[in-house]
Amino acid sequence: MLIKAELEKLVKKALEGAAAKEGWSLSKEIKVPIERPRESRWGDFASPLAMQLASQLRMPPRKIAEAIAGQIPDVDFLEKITVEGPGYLNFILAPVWLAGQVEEILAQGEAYGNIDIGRGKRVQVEFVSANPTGPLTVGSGRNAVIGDTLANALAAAGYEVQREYYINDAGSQMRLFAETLYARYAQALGRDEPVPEKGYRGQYMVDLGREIAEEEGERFLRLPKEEAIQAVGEIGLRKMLAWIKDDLEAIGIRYDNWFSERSLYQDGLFEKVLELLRKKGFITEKEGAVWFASTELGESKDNVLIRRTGEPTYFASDIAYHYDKFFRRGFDWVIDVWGADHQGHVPRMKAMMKALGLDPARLSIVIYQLVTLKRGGKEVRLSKRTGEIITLRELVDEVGSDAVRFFLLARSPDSHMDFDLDLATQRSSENPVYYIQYAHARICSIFRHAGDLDYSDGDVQLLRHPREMELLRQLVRLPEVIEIVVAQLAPHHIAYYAQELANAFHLFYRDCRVVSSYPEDREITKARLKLVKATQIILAKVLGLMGVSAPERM
RNA sequence: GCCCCCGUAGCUCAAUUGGAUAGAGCGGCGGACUUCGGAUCCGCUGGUUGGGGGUUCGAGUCCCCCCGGGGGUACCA
Repeated sequence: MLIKAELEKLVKKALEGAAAKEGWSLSKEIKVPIERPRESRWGDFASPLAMQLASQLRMPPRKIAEAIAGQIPDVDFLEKITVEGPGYLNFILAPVWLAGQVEEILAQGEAYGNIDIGRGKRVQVEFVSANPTGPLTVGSGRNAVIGDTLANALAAAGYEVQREYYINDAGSQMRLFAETLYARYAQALGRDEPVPEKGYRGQYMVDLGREIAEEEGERFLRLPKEEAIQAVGEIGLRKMLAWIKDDLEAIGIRYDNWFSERSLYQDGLFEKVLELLRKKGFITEKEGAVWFASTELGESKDNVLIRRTGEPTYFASDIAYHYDKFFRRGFDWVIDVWGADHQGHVPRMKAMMKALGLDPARLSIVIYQLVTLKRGGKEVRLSKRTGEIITLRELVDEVGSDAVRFFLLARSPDSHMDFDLDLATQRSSENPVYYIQYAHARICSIFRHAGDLDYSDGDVQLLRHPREMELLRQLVRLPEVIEIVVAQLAPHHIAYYAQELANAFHLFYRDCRVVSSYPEDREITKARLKLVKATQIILAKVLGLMGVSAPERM
């Protein structure tokens, strides 16, 4: 249950009641703000509504707050409502209700915390979609973790989610990749074949060329060069995709669909969408190229769709691709996760939505800032083409999937991220992820210690210790956390919540003996075992949302 | 030049999108429990939120100017 939403409804009704009673004339549609106060002495929830209304009603905010508070009916989850400070309404959760949530969690299991703001709407999260021309970088890893965690949160919020990887298997970068690879293949067979001017310089291309030479022999050298480049490129593409897939699986990411850019051309969709735009009058031709007339939609400039050479731009592919997402596959909402180096592409995409007659709000683009790698206190520059790469795989091999996922997740997408390789690889035990996992392992240990003690008839209403209450307050926050992650498309909130939950548990553990051997403690032992079980369920769920394992032992 | 993101404790970052006395982790210093895991816990240390104006009951958050970092500004992706 989303208490916040319940409170919003309650306060709104109370406001209407107070307005009727006091004769206030309110402007229509007042949004009732409900927030989490900074300090616990201000209760569990608060609303600054009265302060917002003060000037409009020309009344002291405290008076308004009191009038509203007087109209709020008794509900099971609230202990009391107070008016504090300049005119805040403060809400305090009822201990009976909080303790009762333990039974709720035990009954619902890992479904606890799920909400239904999605109402089964179909949403697609497209993420990573790195060019299959090289291994995934740490930056791709950030993309992967943001996308996958968002997808998990959306599913928990009641959306039907599809994860998709868009394969850029057409276009100029692919061409360059094939040419480079052909050169490396030929070189591996002793030919003097130069790598293209702007080709991919990494060692991995040398290795890949040699691998193909070993597997395929000299047969491609006997083909006309153009055909050979095609053929070697195809093999390379397959190998590269397998490699990418493998690297993503190493951090627990699997896709529902891999979508080929090339398929947009093969089945004629590209032509069809271009024709559609032409009919709608969004196509102009000038300087030998075909343009998308985005200036007509408020854009600062037009964008090329088909170059003078006849080759489509990737923007053109993207239009057809998104047409496919919305019209052919019928997604209600599409979320694309892109690095900051693609931010300039966003306004074009929004213009495209309008041109296709779609509400731009149905396309969300999450832009995350780039990752700066540091080693020995100085920056490591990355480039696939020049070849100096710190791959995602190298990092995962050194520090493990759990730590990598948590570290890449625990920052707002808007935040530039410094990744200190020395810190990550040498001092990984300082990573807060272990703190969270430790809480889970510790719980498992408690149950091992409790053995087969039957606590099923434990009375959760015995739970009233301050540490127990604090833990309960954290447990019931989960639905709100899921909501905010989806509302803001900001999955880092899960990481913070996980730490706070683990902290509440560790404090409880220190101050409250769970399994006691004294006979007089029998009932509280059973009640606490229920609380601990509930905590285990929520911890495991939250770790699962982050794609981090929940170990029984560490 | 123009557009986007950022600037918060020694370091890495939060701050419920305008709310109450700006919080965590790490580092540093000092402590804790003779039964459930010390990868834990507690305390201390630490701030003119880059600077300056403004908007209002109220600003880290919004507006303007300046400083600094990153990204974009291609018939690359």
